[in-house]
Amino acid sequence: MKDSPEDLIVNAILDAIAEQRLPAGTKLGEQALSDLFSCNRANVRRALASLAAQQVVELRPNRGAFVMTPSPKEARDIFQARRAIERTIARHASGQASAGDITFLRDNILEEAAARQASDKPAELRASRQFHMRIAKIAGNLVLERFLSELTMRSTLILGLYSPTGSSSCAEDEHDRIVDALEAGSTDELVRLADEHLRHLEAGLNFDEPPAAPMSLREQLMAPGKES
Amino acid sequence: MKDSPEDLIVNAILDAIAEQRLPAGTKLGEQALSDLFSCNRANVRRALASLAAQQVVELRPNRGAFVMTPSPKEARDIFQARRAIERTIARHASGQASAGDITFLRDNILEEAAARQASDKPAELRASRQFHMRIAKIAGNLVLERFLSELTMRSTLILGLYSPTGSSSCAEDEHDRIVDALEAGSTDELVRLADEHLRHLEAGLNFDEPPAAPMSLREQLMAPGKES
DNA sequence: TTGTCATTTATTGTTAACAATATTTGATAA
DNA sequence: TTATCAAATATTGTTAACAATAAATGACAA
Repeated sequence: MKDSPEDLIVNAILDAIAEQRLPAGTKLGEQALSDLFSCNRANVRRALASLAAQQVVELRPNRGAFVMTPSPKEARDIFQARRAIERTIARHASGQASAGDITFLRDNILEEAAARQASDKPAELRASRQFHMRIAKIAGNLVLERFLSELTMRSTLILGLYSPTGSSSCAEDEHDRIVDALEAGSTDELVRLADEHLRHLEAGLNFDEPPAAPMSLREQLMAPGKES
Repeated sequence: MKDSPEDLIVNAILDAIAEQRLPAGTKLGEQALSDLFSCNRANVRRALASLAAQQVVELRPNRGAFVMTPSPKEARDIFQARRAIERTIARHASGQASAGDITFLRDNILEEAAARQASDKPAELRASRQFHMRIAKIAGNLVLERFLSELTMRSTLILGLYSPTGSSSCAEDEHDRIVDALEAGSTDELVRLADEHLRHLEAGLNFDEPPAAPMSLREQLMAPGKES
């Protein structure tokens, strides 16, 4: 049941992106990764190819792999697609939630609120993502679940780039009302809430500012505006 | 502007699957591919990793890569997801088609009919796929376009497995009416037609028969029930 | 024949070395 | 300083050899 080194790398990078520890544009050097996971470069290469196929990593020939930097146009497409998919998921999840699902979701809301109080952004993002993914699981369609997984990942990158305030995460009372509708089995209401929720998230974006500076390990470590 | 060997391999395999020249379960040996494309195995490996990330190829550790064989449950999920996405695409494409788009689609319908007359299954499948993908392009969302591309690919595999008659492809008059609605800009009608169209396709599947025998080059070449 | 097992063969997985290409560094000149 | 360019360094891309694993073959016994 143990994972291949390739899966290990893929999941580690996906997790890091989902929690905004890896910002858009970060270079993913092959040596660095093979050192970190103590495996050979061939495995790293395959992992990066997988991530590139999921549009989470950009592969520039002879330059290396970088965490994808979504353009404003891509951001629009991603949120549009996400609304379509989460609406469908909502429709299929409605009335299908078990008691365990509901308690999980309610606990998750508390967990996210606590993380926000503690200013623990990674934990907050992780909780928020889990919320959406759990509902996808309730809907019971593995294809939609995988699509949503990719889209939430890329949404996180977008929020990191274009969300000026820390307004990145979801409004909690919206999550609350979604669970209410889910539990009550009021399908139309649930779909409406899901759509609205994502529109609010998208409305918080600001594409006027430049897409923020690119990233490299060096730049992150050096104090801004100072040379050695 | 030339493609890397990896992209070449990926596209060749995707095309072959889309035209049902590569049936589900076919083994994709590394040596065979590296010989065919005259490149080293490392490139083949990366290509297969990409295809696996797109769920078009199954990677069995120490056994090799095989064209994915969708289960009945996966088939249901795929068509459900496809309906959700094509409905969304229809809604966004409605009224957005240029004159060139319309002529392309009408020509495409003729092309598909001609291929069907000539019993040229690959050409028929290619045309049918182009039809759906062109409408996706009109909708203008690259994410939805990519999702649909993956789903049409997997749909073709499903049709190859579970479509008893040659009823695999789409009814042509349905395509006709879709173009009419698209041109007229009658959004609700278009969405309804798209949904119906996919339901008809799915209704033609038969999951009672066994998923058909697996495949290997040997079995394909030997006459059934004969040994050397 | 038919089934089982050891041997052989083929295929996948891993590693290291080398080549090709960017990037950085430092020197030189304006 | 600032710009330009060449050398040095680091990184990606490619290849081949080897190890580990699975599949195929064939011998042997029932």
